[in-house]
Amino acid sequence: MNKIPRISETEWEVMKVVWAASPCTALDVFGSLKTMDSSWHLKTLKTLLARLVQKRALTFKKEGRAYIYRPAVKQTDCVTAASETFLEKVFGGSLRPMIAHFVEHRKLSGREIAELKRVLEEH
Amino acid sequence: MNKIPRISETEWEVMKVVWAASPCTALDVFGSLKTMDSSWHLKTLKTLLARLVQKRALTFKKEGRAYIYRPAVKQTDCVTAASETFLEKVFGGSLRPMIAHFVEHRKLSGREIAELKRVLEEH
DNA sequence: CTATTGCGCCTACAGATGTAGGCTATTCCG
DNA sequence: CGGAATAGCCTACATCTGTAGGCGCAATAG
Repeated sequence: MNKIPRISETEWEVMKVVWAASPCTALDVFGSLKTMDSSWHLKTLKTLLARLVQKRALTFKKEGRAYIYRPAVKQTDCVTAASETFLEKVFGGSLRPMIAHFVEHRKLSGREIAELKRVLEEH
Repeated sequence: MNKIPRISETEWEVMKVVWAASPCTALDVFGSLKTMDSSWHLKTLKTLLARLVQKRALTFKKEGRAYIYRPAVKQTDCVTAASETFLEKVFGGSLRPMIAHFVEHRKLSGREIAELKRVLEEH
């Protein structure tokens, strides 16, 4: 039914903004992106928006001259899809090795460890 | 110094086999891949091996007619690189939301939860 | 009403990726 | 020794990605 399209690296940047600010125009998105990374070029963003509409990750509504964009897929679903893909690719699909890796390679403070344990507990 | 090349989805499959079975020939790798997924075509694998050599993820030594391949980059380093990229792309670089997501979306058994907590403790 | 500005649409183009086929040299079977 | 099998090398080609430029229409400024 609700197939999640493949969203590329750069497209994720765009999607994150739209998820956070929807409904929004190309210019709105551009503003957000630009403040995070001034090297963004409006033309590039327009292309990405168009591609995201094509792959049905976004919808739009013509509002006078401009388009108002909205996500067509939920962020949670995309996060889940991307996570599964990553987990499968790098860790053969097993969660434990992944957690172990992150814990080991990102020298966490005791504070963070505690916080993560709390997350586990809360589940 | 030790720059990690960008390894694609399919290339990861190949690298995992080489990491596990190195040193090995194209046919060795092919055997492993084929048992996991019979749709692999030898020609495709050869292309991927060549590309991995080109991007300096693998090295080889001519042994008579065939090549003996070995990893040129450590699996740990590639895992770390891929993980950072993923974490940055999907979770804005923060570990906690990621763990939270995985815990929430992969209905873990109490057993697994306990195991993960142990991983955290062991750190 | 006319000229400018801005919008989305279409086009471009190089590099990465997935998936292979063809070619030439070398090796092994008989 | 001669032909078949095999190895890697080069080529192919459709997509996807990243990064834009140009065009024509529409809205807005004067």
